[in-house]
Amino acid sequence: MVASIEDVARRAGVSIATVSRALRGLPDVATSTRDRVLQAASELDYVASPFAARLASGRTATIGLVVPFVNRWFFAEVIDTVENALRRAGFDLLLYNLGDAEGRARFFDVMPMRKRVDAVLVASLVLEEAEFTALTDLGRPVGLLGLQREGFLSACIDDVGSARMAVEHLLGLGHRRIALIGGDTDDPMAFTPPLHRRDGYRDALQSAGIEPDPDLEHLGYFTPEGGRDATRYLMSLPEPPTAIFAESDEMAYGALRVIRGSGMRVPEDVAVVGFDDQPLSELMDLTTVRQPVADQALDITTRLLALIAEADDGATRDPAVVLPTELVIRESSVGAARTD
Amino acid sequence: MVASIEDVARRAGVSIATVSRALRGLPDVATSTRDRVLQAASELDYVASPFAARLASGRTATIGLVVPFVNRWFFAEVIDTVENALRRAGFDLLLYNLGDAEGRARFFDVMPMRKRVDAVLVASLVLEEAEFTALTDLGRPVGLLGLQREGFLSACIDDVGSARMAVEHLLGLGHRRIALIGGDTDDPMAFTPPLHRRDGYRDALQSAGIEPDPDLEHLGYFTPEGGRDATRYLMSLPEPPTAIFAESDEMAYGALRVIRGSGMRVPEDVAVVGFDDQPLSELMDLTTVRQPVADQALDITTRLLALIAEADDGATRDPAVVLPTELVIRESSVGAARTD
DNA sequence: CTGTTAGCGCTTTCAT
DNA sequence: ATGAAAGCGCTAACAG
Repeated sequence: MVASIEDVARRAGVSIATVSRALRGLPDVATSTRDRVLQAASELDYVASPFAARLASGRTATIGLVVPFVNRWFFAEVIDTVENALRRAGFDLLLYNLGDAEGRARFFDVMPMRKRVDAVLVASLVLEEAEFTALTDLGRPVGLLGLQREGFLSACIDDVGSARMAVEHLLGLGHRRIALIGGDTDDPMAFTPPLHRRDGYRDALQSAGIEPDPDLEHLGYFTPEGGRDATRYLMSLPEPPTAIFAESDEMAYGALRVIRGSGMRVPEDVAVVGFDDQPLSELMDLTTVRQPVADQALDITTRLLALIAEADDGATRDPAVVLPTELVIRESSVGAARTD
Repeated sequence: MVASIEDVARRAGVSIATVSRALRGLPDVATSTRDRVLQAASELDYVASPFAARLASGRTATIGLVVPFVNRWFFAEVIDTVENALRRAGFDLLLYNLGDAEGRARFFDVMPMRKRVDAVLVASLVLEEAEFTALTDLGRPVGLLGLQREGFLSACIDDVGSARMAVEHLLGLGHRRIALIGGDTDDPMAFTPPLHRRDGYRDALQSAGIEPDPDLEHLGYFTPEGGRDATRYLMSLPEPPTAIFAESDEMAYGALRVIRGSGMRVPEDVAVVGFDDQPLSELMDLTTVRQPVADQALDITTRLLALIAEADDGATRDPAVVLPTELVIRESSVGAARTD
C-alpha cells in the first residue's frame, strides 16, 4: 500500500513527530535529521494525507470559489487565475457554480462548503443580506471580487467611472443619441456590473446635459443574441441612436453583427462601444473598456491567502482595492480613417 | 463552537454510531430513532466534518477534473456540467488546470491530487504514456472525456467522422479547393481534436478523389486571431480556396471576419464551416458541427460516479461511449437564398 | 436495531 | 532537537 508517516519515520529512524516537523519545514529540526527524513520520504514516494492533516490541524488548505457562471469570459478568466495562484500556494480550489436561481437557492440553503474551506472568494454576485450572513456565518474570511462592501476584503474596478468613460468617448465624438444595452438589474441572478455600468452611462449623459431617454436603454442579457435583439429593436425606433454602449463585449458582438450585416456601416451609421476587452474584441475592431480580470483575481487571492496565513502584513490594511480600467479605442467608434 | 457528532448523539439520546447511520441513511435504524437524530442534527445545525469522514472511511467524495484550459468554450462547458452533476451527487470538484507546458509538467510531477480524490476525469488531453501511468498509479478510476483508450471509461464524439461530414457538405456544394484551419498537432499542450479532425478532413477529400494540398492546411491555434491570420494567408495564395473548414468555431470567426471585412462575400466567394456550435455561431450565421458537450460531460461523470459507488450496474459494460454530432447548416456555407 | 470500541493518519502540546 | 501521547471527528466492524 501507499506509505504513511510511520513508514517514513521508521525508515528515517526518527519519530513521526519529527517527520511531520521536517516535512513541513518547521524550525527546531537538525539539518542532518531533516535530510534523512526528506530522503526517506522521497524513497517511499510519500505524501501526507491531506485529510488526516486537516482533521488534526483544523486547517484545510482549501479555498472555496463561488461564481454565478463558469462559461462566461469574465468568470472563466477568474477561475483560471485563482486556480493557478492557489496551486502555487499549495492550496486546493473548491469550485461552487451557482448556475441559476434554483442552484443559488440550493447553495445558500445547504452551504456545501461548511467545514471544508479556510476562506471564501465570491465573484461578482449581488448578494442579499441573508446571503452575506450565510457566508460570514461560515466563520472564515470572505473575499469579494468585482464588488465591494464595508468590512470585507475586495478587489474590483470602478464600473461606474469606466462606463462613464466609455460614454464620454462617444459624446466626445459628437454623439447625442447614445443607447445602452445592459443586463437585467432585477434578475435574481444579477451580478454587479449591470447596476453600476448603467449608472455610469446615465451620469455621463446628464453631465453632458442630456436627459437619459428610457427608450434607449434596452436589455441584452449579457449574451450576443440579447445584444442582437436589442440592437434590432433600437434601430427600429422612430429616432434610432447614432451610438450604442453595450455593458459587455458579448452584447456588442450582437450589435456589430446586426449593423454590419444589414448593410449599415460601423461607426459611420452607428458607433459601438463594449466593455471587457475579451480576446475576440480586437478581431471585431470593437472599441471597449479593458478591465484587468486576472489582476483583480490575483490581487484578492493573494490577500486572502496572506490573511489566512496570518502573515497579514497589511493584507487587510487596504481592504478595498480598485484597479484601473482603460478605454481601448478601435474602429467601431472612430472608424478606419482615424489619423492619430 | 460548531456542533460535532457527539453533541447530536447526546441531544438525541443515542450513540454516535447511530447518529452516523441515521444521518447517512443507512438501513437498520428505527424510523423513530432516525427522526429523533434528524431533529437533533437540524436543531444543532450540524453537518459532518468531511475530513473526519474521509479519514475514517477512505472515501473522499471528491473527484478531480483535469483540464488543459478553463477559458475556452468547450472546457468551460465541461466544468460547468461536471460541477453540477457532482454537486447533486454530494461530491466535491477539485479543479486542476494545466494552463501551459510548464504547468502540465509540474502537475504530473507533483501529482497534487494524490490521496485526495476518488476518481479522476481528464478532458481532451493527448496524454503521453508516462502521464497515463502517473494517472493510473493514483489507484483510482480514471475517466476520459473527449478521447478514448483501451481499458478506460470514456465519452467522446467521432471527431474524424464529424470532420468528414463537414467537408463532405462542402464537397456536396461543389467545392474542390477546401482549406483546413487547424490546431498544432505537435504542440506539447495538444489536445485531441486537431489530430482527428484533420484526419477526417483528409479522408473526405481523398474519398472524393482529391489529393489533399499541404498548402491548404494552415495552423490557426484554436483562436480567432489564429483563424484570422490563417485566412489571410490562405486568401493570398496564388490559387486561394473556395471554402474553409475550421477545426473550431473560434477560428472560423476569425475567417469570417477577414472575408466579410475585406469586401468578399460568404459563401459566394468563400464558404466557411466551423466545429462546435458555440452560442456565438448562430449569430455569425456559421455552418458548423454541433457537438453535445454537456451530454459527454454528464455521461462520463455519471458512469464514473456509478463506478465509485460500486453500484456499477453496467457503467463499465460499455466503457467507450461515442455521442452523435450534427451538421448545423447556416448561411456561411449555403447563403441566404437557400430555399429548402 | 443499537452501542462499544478500534482505528483512519496526521498535528500538537508537553516532556525530556 | 526529539519523542510520547493525546486527540481531531468521524466510520466500521463486532457484539448484543
